[in-house]
Amino acid sequence: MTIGEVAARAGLQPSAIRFYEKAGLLTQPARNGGRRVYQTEVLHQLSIICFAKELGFSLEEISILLKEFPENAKASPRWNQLATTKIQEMNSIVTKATAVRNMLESVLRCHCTKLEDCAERLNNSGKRARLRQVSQKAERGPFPTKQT
Amino acid sequence: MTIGEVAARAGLQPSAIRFYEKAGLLTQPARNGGRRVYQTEVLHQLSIICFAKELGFSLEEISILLKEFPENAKASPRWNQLATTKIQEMNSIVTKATAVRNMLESVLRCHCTKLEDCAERLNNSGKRARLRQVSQKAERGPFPTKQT
DNA sequence: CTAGAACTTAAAGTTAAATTCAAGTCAAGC
DNA sequence: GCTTGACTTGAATTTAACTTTAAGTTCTAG
Repeated sequence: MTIGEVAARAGLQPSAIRFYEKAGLLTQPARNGGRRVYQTEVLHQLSIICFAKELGFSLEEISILLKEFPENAKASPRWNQLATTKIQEMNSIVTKATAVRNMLESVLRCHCTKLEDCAERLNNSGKRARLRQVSQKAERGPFPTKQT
Repeated sequence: MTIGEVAARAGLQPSAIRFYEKAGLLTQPARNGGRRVYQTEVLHQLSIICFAKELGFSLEEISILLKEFPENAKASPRWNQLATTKIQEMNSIVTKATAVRNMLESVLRCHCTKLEDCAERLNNSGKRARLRQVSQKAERGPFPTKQT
């Protein structure tokens, strides 16, 4: 497959794929006359990358998770550290996302007049577990909003 | 309170508070000799902003949620639309974050040799709900990772 | 009264994750 | 043989959310 085909199938831009390659998330593919030639396996790798990205993993983190994946969990302290941190973050995300969903649902259903009241209640129960700062375009953010 | 006091109490930089003001998330405070003078209420507003930010809401979205909060839920189509979209995003986040957590936990515990296999299983069960693209510094991403 | 801390603004810089651009190469069809 | 579309590279630009800087003002302590 050419890079254009891979991009189309993965729902990405060719430039993104080159970018991932340069960032070390993808291994260098074979070349034919200078052009990249991909195996179908790359689609699988890209789906993993996209999945992690959607959850707010930075490319650097994905790189660590992919490249240092331990044969034996004890082998890579860096991998273990990141995984442990990420587990905590995932738990935090679940807690907060659930709280926000409940808040929005209750506001859509009832006729509150003070968003602040709801937010405060939530805020007091779910303190301090920061999500990554998403700086995305509408289509790109780390969270599912717009994904700028 | 001065901006410095507010910042210290809210755990933010004064520059962030000025930035939020310019972005329309905070109303213009009173001035004393050109300097901003805040009421304690601003701390409450900032806590709401920070909470939403942690969940991956962009400042623009927060602005909509705050400024168009409906007296009556039917009053603002834009608000309703955003809230509905966000509820879906929150559900998607919960699903994905749970899957990732389970994957990382199982990998930490067992001795898998193929991260890809786990990821594929997960990916197939939780398709397509994009989180916002987080483009933060290590400390600034929209997701909870590093929050620089 | 004055030194210095804390404030003011506007403008420029930072970071991540790409995209876009410029200039050029290659391969397929006519 | 040439045009065209897809590709190549590296460099510059983009966006969000701030921070930093520069140049100047004001409040406070001594």
